[in-house]
Amino acid sequence: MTIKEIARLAGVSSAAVSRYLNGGYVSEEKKEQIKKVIEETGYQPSAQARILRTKRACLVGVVVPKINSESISRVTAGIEQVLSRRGYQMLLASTDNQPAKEITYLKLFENYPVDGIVLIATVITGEHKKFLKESKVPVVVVGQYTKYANCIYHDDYGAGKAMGKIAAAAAGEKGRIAYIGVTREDKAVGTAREEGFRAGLKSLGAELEEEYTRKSQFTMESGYEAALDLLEKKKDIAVLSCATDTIAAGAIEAILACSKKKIPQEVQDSGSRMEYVLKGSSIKVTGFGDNQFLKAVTGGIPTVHFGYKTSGIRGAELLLDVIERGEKIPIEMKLGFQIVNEQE
Amino acid sequence: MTIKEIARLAGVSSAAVSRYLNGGYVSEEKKEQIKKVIEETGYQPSAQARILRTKRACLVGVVVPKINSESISRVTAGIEQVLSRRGYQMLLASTDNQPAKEITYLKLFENYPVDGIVLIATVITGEHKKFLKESKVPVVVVGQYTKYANCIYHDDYGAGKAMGKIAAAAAGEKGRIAYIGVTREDKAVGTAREEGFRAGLKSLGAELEEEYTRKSQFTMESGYEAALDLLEKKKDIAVLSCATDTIAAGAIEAILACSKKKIPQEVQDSGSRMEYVLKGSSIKVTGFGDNQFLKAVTGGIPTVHFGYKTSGIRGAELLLDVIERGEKIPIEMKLGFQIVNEQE
DNA sequence: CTGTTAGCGCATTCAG
DNA sequence: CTGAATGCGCTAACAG
Repeated sequence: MTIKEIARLAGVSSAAVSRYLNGGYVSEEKKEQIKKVIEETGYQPSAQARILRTKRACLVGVVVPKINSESISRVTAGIEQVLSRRGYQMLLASTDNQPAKEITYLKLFENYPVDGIVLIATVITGEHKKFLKESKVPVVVVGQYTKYANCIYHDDYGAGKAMGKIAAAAAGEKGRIAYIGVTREDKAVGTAREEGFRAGLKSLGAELEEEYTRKSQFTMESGYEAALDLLEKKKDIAVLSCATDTIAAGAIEAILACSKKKIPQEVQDSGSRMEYVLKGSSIKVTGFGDNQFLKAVTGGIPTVHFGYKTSGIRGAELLLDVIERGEKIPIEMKLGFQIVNEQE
Repeated sequence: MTIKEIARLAGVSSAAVSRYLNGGYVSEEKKEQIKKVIEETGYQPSAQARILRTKRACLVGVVVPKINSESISRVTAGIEQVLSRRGYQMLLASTDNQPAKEITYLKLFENYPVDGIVLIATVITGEHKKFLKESKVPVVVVGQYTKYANCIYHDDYGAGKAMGKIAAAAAGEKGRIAYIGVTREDKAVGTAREEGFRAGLKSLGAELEEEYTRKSQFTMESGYEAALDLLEKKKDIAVLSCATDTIAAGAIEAILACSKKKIPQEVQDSGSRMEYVLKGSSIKVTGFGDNQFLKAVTGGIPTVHFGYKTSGIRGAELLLDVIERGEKIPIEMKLGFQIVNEQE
């Protein structure tokens, strides 16, 4: 079913149908005829062809590292909120944490095409920079700093520092501080959080020793492995800080597993939340991201609330400003954070 | 940058470039020239225009009710796995649990267009049926039974029945059985699981009383509310079964909250896992979906493992069979389940 | 207000 | 093997 056939059936020109569809000048009687035919045939115009002509899809593509993540879903919720208010739709592409796939999907979106792209970034490689510089469609980067595109990122260093202080205070003389981080190629989650964390410790005279650190993937399973290894080798850990709440969940699982194995498990109440007890001395687990699921079932570990939804909202607004108003001035936006579930 | 410009720069016709790109006859020397120009310019053909011509995008659209869900991400992981193996890419559209938005995105995909659509379904309305009947592109429905499209669904009734038996056995004489379900408009999660659950109870001589049931949304927050209401009104609950693990997480949160409020909280170890203790009598929480996150931090509640990844795999295979081989015979596929974390 | 016309960028005839 | 010509379905001038 094409616009031509509709035109023929309605006894008008295809241009008239097009105008009818797009709100141009059409006389009442022709409107009637066209309407009738369209209803009868169930005709739907080809977005395809329209976009080819108009270069405007009212569509934004979002590239995300993974689908099953609270933080990412909060960002996309923010994006979706402003997009739908302004008549755009959102398409998602998930890369399963493979930076190479990010490029593939960025290119797909570029010439599919969509009007703009939001990249929820992890690692920014040379390929990424190249794309950002040359992209035909506007891109905004969320979650990482970059000078090659409009970007919105979080104060990961500051959050790390604040968490470092909490860890140092909590550890006191009770035991050592351990840290499970992620690849330093991820500047925000890998580098900034850890550097900040170390700075925070230092400011209170504490320190992170290398044997008390591990690297993890962005999964619970990987966090579990890392924590298990740590717990087996180091028996004097008082605080186990993790670079994400997901990793922290894995760490909690490991602590539960250890205590089950080695001594009767006791998961005991300590005021408002649980602490995971191992070898008679409790280990405090901390995270980043303020995962609500984790909070619900554990009562909440000390963690950092970033304005993920806000970054989605701001990101989409920035993007639409470029798309619709051709805004040219590059913008970098840094969002703050809040410590939550800090205990005594 | 268009194919024409490339042709001009390389001193050949646009047809030659097209053939070069798509593996047709081109002499070696022309190949060289074209290759050179394309590399220099960084030319990328417009997927847009190509699809308009060929009607083939090598793209599959997946409509999902929400992004932040373990079960859904497992389905999409399965889909992605077979798609990428067969040279397709996947685009996602999330509807935030609004069936109306499903229709919008289905139509978007239909005439964007993609080669096929996977609908991870919740509620199948009249609009849905209409779309399925009339869609220009093949659709497979995952997660719900329908006669209007190829579908892959799970044995929700059987799973519910099995869980009903577990609940009845666990409750014994200790207390009553409560159930938090979802809208019955969702035939699989709402109707089938609950009906099955009741059947399971009945088979062991137990029963679910109406005052011991609640309806919840598909969120933790809603599960929390429902459970709280239940716990406040009914003091003799021994087993609290929930239609999803997410709701169960909310229920656990509610139990923690209650115990905190009313009596000193004790979250105590009972063999391999925790039970949430309220008013001196423990309440066993059960779910559906085998959420790994929940398992990690709680040790695991009795729940049902559905083959979500498998349904994604099968769904994608079915879809590609239709797309590539024009497979016409309608298929309905029912997948089994496994009870996990059943205790003693 | 309306129809005719000319492309959007590409792939595919069909002569050469 | 190659290029000129045609049209995918639609919209944007343009001349009525």
